[in-house]
Amino acid sequence: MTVRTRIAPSPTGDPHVGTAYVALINYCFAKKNGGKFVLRIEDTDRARSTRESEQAILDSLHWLGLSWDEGPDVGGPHGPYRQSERSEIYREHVQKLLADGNAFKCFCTPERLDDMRAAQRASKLPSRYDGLCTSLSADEVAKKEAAGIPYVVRLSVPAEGVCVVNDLRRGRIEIEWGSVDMQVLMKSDGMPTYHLANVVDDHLMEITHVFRGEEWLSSAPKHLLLYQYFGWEPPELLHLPLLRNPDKSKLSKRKNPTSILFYKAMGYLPDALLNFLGLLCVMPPEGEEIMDLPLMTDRFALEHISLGGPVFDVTKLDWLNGRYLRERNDLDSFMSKAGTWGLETDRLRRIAALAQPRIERLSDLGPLLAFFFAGRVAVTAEQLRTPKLDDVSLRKALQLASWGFDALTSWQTSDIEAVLKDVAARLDVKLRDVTRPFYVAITGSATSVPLYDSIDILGRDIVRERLRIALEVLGGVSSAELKEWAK
RNA sequence: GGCCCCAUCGUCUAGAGGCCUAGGACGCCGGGUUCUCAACUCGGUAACACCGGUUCGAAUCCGGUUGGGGCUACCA
Repeated sequence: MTVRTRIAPSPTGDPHVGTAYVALINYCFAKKNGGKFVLRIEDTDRARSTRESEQAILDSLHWLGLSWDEGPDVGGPHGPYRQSERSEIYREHVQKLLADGNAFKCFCTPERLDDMRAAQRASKLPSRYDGLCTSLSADEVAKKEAAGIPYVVRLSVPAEGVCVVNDLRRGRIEIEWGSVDMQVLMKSDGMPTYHLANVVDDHLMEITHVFRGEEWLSSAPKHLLLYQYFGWEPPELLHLPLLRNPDKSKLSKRKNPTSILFYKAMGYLPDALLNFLGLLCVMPPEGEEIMDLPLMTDRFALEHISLGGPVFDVTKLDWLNGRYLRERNDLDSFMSKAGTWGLETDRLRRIAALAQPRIERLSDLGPLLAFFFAGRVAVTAEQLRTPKLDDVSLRKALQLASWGFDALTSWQTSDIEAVLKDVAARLDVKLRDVTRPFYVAITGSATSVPLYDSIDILGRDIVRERLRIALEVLGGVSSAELKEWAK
């Protein structure tokens, strides 16, 4: 049997470094064993999935040097590789589960479910669907359906006993069936949930080894149960540790840049970033930590995957990137990379157009435009403060703008302007009273070239990071504030 | 709260009962080199979370404690 692994990203946001880390491990294992590596898009969340995000993920993984044997962009014998295009397949499988009595229709309202969970938590019970709709007779179900009451399909779970999950590195893990939820398998919009789609697809795509994030460990029993219901052989499972922030919490963009696009915009080289991720899962040769993909593949061994969640240590990435910059490039290749990074003609042209009206000597260019060629800019709380806003409003403005920028589906000066106008409106102040700190946070100075264009040219990832730094300089945002402002 | 996972220098890690006086890398500190800085080079700093077992012998095995993390959605 040939080894087949997969990476199954969900196109609901920026391409995450964690996705690249999991992809790298799946890639190396497959290639080391002469197998195939598959990329599948898990876009069953219709509200959040976008084609832009999907494209960005594919592009980013390619940028890093990873490639796949089958996927939505390259095709393959087990397609389609986009779950939104496989609805009919899931529907059939749900019908089978229903027919075999391994799943049931549930008409409960979200309100009832909320109340139920609150009560369970209050009495220290595991949160789990209470099975109300399992007692519905066929007649009652038919009647509700005829009345057009929306329903979901849930997984039937044994009331007693334990489920044994065999993890390739962790060994035998026992989980009580009583603590496993009767998971929704098909949503009321007819789309499958991850749990169903992932099992059906892994089987149909003949995936032999599932290496995925540790966050999936507790739902493994549901997946195993589905394999059993369908009469399929489950794949080998291995749950990978999650990448961490320096404070050991799960790597999150609130605390750290997580987007591959950010690292690209900062001027990290793809080989260095991939090498860095490799250091977290492949043991390098004695005394030399520089590894390219073929070497990482060759040295890859399951036994060397550590189970402790590694901190994403940017300092070490910096060192590695520096080595790539100076050791793996001659001057010509270095210049070419620097040019591609920041001096590409169209970008330079836009920047020049902003500067031309504002300078008297060409030598004014350096100080005026330096922030376009920097990663972070140094700012102090004092520089950020503005007479028209108190500290709380100031932080709120930065936070709201950050959220607003993240929510934009297109990145044009007009969109950027709209976000800032909305921020001003929500703070009930004039636009010009709110923009000053943004000049400081983004360009490093209160007097600079136009803000919207600067934000546009710098790009979403650098801007997000500069706003995050500004917020941090101002003392950070409390979780209470986050909750309040999110309304 | 409940369930589950994890635990070696600040960080990434080597280590699968004696080879451990715990090794390497990043960082940090100091020396050398050098027109400055960086790079390079030499040296130093620093860890087996804790408590009990098992064993002639434990970083390695077992149990407990503590700590960290994840999950607990009609998100993945």
